Amino acid sequence: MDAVLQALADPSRRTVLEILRRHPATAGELAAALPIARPGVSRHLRVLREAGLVDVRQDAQRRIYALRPEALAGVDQWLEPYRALWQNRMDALHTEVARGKRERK
Amino acid sequence: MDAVLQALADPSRRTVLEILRRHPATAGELAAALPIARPGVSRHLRVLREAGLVDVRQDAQRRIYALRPEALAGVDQWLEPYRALWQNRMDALHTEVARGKRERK
DNA sequence: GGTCAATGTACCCTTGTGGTTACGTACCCA
DNA sequence: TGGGTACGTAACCACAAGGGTACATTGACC
Repeated sequence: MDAVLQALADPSRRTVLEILRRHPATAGELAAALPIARPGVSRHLRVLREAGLVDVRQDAQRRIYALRPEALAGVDQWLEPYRALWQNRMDALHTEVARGKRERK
Repeated sequence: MDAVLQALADPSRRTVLEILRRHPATAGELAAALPIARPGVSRHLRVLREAGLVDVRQDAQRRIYALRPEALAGVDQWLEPYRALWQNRMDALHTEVARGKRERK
């Protein structure tokens, strides 16, 4: 999952995911939506592909990229133990007026 | 939240968070747990601090770092729309034998 | 005040990353 | 088969990132 977090660090790559979340797209379409030239996008797509975040399907000369959302499940899982913590804090914040601190460690 | 995802890209920094998830720690303790020298850790800690992921409290010469899990809520939120997607896929996978494809787009 | 302990910062160096232009390649169509 | 289209890859370049060593700083303690 290291590769996924690494891939997510770049804003351009996040934009690509954002687009693919709506619908699959060709490399050209993605490149048109980004402020960088096509070869750069191509390399971003390679990173995303190697991280398992996207899938490619070839249709004649076109390469159609599609999101593979399952790849993000690893991040979600990594986040899990932290989620418990910040939610506890939120709870504490919200209920702290009404009740005393029950289960504070 | 960009800064957070950026910060999460580095494995050393993730290790720091992992440690702080258990208990607060001094810079020295964190450095001892990592394969890099103290100044390097110090810089990682600065990145984490600037991303809002950790808090520092000074105790004499020691700097005690503590996790700020709320900073990760942004990542969780970013993940949200994707979560729906991969969970649908899971559902589809699991129920696809029993039922037909109900709400496939 | 002098010294030790804990830590951050400055500086340097090497590597990684992201961008560009130029080129190679595969496929359709005439 | 020749040409246009849609890509990826190679080569190159600039800069950011991360590591190390040396030094500055701050607080405790004598």
